Amino acid sequence: MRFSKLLIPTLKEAPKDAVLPSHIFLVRGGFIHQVASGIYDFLPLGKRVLDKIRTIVKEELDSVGCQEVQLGFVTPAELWKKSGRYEKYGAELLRFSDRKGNEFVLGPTHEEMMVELAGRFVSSYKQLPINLYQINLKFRDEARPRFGLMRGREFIMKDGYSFHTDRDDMVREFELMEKTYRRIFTRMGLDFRVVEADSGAIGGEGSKEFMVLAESGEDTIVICQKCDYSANIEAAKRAEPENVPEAPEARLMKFYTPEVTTIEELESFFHVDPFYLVKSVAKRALYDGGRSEIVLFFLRGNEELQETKAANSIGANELLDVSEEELEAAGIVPGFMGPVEIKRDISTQESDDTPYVIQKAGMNAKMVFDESLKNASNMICGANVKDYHIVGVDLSVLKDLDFEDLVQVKKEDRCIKCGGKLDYTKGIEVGHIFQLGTRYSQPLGARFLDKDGKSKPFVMGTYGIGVSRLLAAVIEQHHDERGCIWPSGIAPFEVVVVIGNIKDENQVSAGEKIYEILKKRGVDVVIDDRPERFGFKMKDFELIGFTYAVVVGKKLSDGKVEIVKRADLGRIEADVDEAAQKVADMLL
RNA sequence: CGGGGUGUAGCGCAGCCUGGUUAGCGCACCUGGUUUGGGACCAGGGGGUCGAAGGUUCGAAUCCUUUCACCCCGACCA
Repeated sequence: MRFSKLLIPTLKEAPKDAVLPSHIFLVRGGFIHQVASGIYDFLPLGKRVLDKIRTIVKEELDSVGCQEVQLGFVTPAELWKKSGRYEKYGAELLRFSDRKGNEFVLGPTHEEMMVELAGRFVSSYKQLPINLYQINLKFRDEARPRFGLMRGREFIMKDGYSFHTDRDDMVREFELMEKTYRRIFTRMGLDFRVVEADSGAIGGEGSKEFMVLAESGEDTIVICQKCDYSANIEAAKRAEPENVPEAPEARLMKFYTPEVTTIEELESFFHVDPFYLVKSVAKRALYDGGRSEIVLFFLRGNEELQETKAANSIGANELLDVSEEELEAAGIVPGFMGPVEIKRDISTQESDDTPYVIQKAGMNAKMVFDESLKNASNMICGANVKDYHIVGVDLSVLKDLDFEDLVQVKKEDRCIKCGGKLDYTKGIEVGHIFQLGTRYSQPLGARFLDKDGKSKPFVMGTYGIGVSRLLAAVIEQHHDERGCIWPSGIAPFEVVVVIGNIKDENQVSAGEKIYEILKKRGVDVVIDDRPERFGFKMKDFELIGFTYAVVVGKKLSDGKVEIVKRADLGRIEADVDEAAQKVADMLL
């Protein structure tokens, strides 16, 4: 290809709304162009990279027996209603009607469509297992698109779905996909982690995310400094703490705590470690069908609530903040919320010395306790009475408490696998694999006949890769202050032949010759034959990030050209006649 | 959805507060010339519904109202 004929609108200045390096360089390098919020055009260079990424994904998947299909981007709303996701998916689902008034959605993901397809054509266990995927456009009407290709509304995703006779076979495929994904991302030169993940709205039993490590990542990942444990913060678990602070021994009683409402205030009021305080977090939980209720989540005072875990613990779709008025209406005292009520044990003699007992607080709200509160004693908690707390609370005396994992793992917590110290890092989610089970096949009635002649729903797995997001993720990891540094497998061109001075006929003919040889050898090469000055062309080379540049310039008078490696800008000299051979070898 | 900001040439911006001829600058673009190892220089040139609608006024990019779009922080996010 000739640079002079290619549409590569490089820019000296970045668009003002670009923040991330990937966004800035993809726009400045003439790869993409924004047409609306979260919607981008791919220009020739961007399209070339996209296709190369696509090819890698396809090659690896096909090599392990997956089959590519392509489903309609516009999908009938009816299927979404059947699976129950029409309502659940919310505003992100773009809905519209055709001229006849039939309802459709733009596919944000294609479980329904693919299950429908498998259900229609796969009827026997003899056809199983089967893994179908597509690399196709998706649309999600994101509340807030940002960061260029990182979080667009329209994007390219590879979504795959596997169908099995039983769980074991599905798990086998799940593990195969993990291996295959590892190969795919390794081929793209990415530094990534496979982490335990929350299954989110898609549902299912187990899931793992593939996270490209990058400061700009939108996800927080918990990683162990000692072993290979890593998890999304939404799913991270930790071991119980090693050292427990000294307990504030106290008799069970009510304590006057005027205006003391926060954990910090309680800490200094009682001079007690927050480990022994009960933190109460009130949320309004939204469920399917618009039902909602107030839920109180209880944790130790030194912990934070992990909202995704909290929502999962009660099967809620979403948690909202609650106003003080709402709390009061439910019989809850803001600032003094607690799980228990205290009263005199009137079974014994009534006097000032009569011992107290506790019982579950009576209020119009669901209660969930974090596991770390199981059998917790010497606790201090709100009394559900204004200006009072209860000290010396032993939760083990209460029956039928609902304990769940609710806490957000902190830095320095101990690893659940090896006890090592945990730390945070940031990641870009580029892949997510799920063990789905019969979550979709069951309600959509996608069944097959098993060996025993019985009709059963498919056991499924689902596997996604953010293909267009990968362009951004690669650049986040591979750039310098001058521009993109594409790994050779996905660079828009592997080599650019730069002619230093287009008016120098010797340079032109030498450059053309090198270009022709490389082309014949099957190297992805472009020749920069533009009537621009040397510096201008080099800046473009660095901005766009071709893997190598062969510079045909001043040194040609000595019969030499230069080969510049984009990654480190290191350059070596080569004889004109050997240059093509040399750079081709370097690419291997 | 809450809070904040910005819309003037392809890109980046000035002008607006304090209304007044043909709306300006840099980059990019076109023509000619000079240049050719790190985003050149000279001369000439093209390109604008000043986001949109309505209003105030003799007169609006500028003031008022409404609206749309885009961006940032947050909420949300298979």
